[in-house]
Amino acid sequence: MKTLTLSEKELPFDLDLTFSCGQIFGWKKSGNIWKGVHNGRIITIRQDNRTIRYSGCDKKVLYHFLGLKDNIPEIYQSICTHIAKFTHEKQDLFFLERFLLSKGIRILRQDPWECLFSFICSSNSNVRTIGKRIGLLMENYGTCCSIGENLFPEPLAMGAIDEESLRKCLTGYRAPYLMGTAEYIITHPDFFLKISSLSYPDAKKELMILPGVGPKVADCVLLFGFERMEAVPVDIRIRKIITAQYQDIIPGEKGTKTLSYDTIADFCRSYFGPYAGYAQQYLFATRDVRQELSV
DNA sequence: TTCCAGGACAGAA
DNA sequence: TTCTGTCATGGA
Repeated sequence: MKTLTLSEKELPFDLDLTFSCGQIFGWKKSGNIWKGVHNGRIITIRQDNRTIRYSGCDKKVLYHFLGLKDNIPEIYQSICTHIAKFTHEKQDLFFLERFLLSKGIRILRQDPWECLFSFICSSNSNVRTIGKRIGLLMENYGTCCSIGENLFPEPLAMGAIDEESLRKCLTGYRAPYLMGTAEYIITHPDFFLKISSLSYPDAKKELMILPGVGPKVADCVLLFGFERMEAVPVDIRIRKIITAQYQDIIPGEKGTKTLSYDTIADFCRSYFGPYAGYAQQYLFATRDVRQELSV
């Protein structure tokens, strides 16, 4: 295995938190080693404090994938500055607590197709089931890499599967979404290049053309696959947190019965600033962490 | 057994 | 534009 030693500016970094916080699926942990697919390669990674040991890719690829160029203290400072501007108060203790529990998380830079495929599979499921579903799809339809090791199914492979077979991999009603999206990607080979070139709102609109991609999945793909840190995926957990903790300070929304998706996402962007995607991930992750810590 | 989960979608109001 | 019912299924 190759070695990468994290410098001071690359801290904090927590491999376990980063891979178990619901932003990536299909990666498995055995002992201290995480193994999974990134950009068409099987990669293994382990962390011992500041030392990252890895195989399957070069340092540049790993560094980019793990988001190690992100300066977390600066990102936190940016978020705090925006919170202070919004509230005219020194600190948001609720957010500070969440940040302290999950500050080792990095927003990964996933391959766009692998990320899109994963989040179409994610709808209305829990993290464990999503992982199982993606594992089955990889096992049955992924490109064989070596004995017992498969990559993600390519769009061409997905397009060739009949719906009934696809449904057997726990995809349920998502099967036609996967097939339709694969078909679109096959017939529009420059699709991801186009997404990269568009502004956040236009990229989101374009992604939502795809079957099985609504506002939530589009935001996940933009955040985890296209480095759009202003993307704020609003799932049931984020909705509950924002409603319980922040609804009263959202202009015009005090007492509103149900906050719309855009109201929540737009609030997060104006409250947390350009790194709202990171802030969202700190909020999303901490419930599980707190349970593990029995807090 | 019931409820919940990193939702999308079509049709109705 | 917003609301509602439906889809499918493993896990708690």
